[in-house]
Amino acid sequence: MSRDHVIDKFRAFVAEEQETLGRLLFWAERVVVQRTIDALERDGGAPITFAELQVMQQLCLQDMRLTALAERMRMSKQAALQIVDGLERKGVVERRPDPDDGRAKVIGYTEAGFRLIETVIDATIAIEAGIAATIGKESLRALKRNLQKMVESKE
Amino acid sequence: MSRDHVIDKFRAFVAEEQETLGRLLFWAERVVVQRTIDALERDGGAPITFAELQVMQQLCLQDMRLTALAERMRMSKQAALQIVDGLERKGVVERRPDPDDGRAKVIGYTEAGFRLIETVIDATIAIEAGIAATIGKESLRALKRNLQKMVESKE
DNA sequence: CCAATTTAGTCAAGATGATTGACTAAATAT
DNA sequence: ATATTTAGTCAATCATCTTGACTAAATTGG
Repeated sequence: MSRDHVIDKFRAFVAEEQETLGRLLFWAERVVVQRTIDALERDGGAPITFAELQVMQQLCLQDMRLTALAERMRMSKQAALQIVDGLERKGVVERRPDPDDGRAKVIGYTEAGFRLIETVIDATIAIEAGIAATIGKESLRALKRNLQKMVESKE
Repeated sequence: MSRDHVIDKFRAFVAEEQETLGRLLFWAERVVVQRTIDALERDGGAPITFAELQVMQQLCLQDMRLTALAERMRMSKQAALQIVDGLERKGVVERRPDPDDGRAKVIGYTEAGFRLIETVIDATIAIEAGIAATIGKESLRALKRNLQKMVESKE
């Protein structure tokens, strides 16, 4: 196939959005996460990074062992360790010995961290409400449902 | 508000998906981009990274100056430079002097790079077709449209 | 019960992707 | 003609994640 032909095919493909799906997903994520980080900064305190925020949101649901956290985040234990170390240095989380297993520790919020996570939760809810206002409540629900399907599909 | 109350609020919020929107967007992007990378690896040749793939897709549309590329990618010139350097080392792109401006160079595909981008384009089209088959053609169109709106909205 | 294996957490080194700051040379503006 | 802006680059650094190696506790199988 000729060079111009292939390019034309791609041009026609991205004509509507001028962006590939991958790039759109990347930027949409940045928008959502950055707004949450901004909310935390308005609140003052040590700056929280992208990765730390994701971990904080997972820990919202319950205190967790490092291994469980890594699994939920779909990353290596070592990666999760580094993020938890950072959050501990900032006084957001602490490790407590696990009464059921001498090797294990449970990661949970400090009091200061809990005040922070309240902000995160409120911001997360407000941001999704803002998006719902822009694209429609039902559209957001469909968006999340379809993203979930994309993530789960093997091929 | 009590600790349990805040957590309950968040639990109710993420009840449907068990994932925040940010996390869903992150994983959906990984799925889409990884599939494209896989297609390139099946084709053989030097491994292409995530960032390099994104740049290649931008360059699909036309040869470009570094500054224009960085703008389109919404990253610093320096970041774009490093990616282009990598692609040049792999023989995918080359810099040609810009006839209109002695300072500038135009970044474009080599012949080998052009063969690679054909694979990328075909894979990109096939992957989105696969997603359309999973969630529905109209749903995918709506998804992209809504992501675009999210990215463009200031608040 | 004890040796072998698995598991939880950790340390170290390195790849990747992005940033900011400083600089050169060419183009543009006053 | 000089001053400023712009295109590209180099260097240093930060953030995130990976793999490999290791320790100590728990579990398993003879």
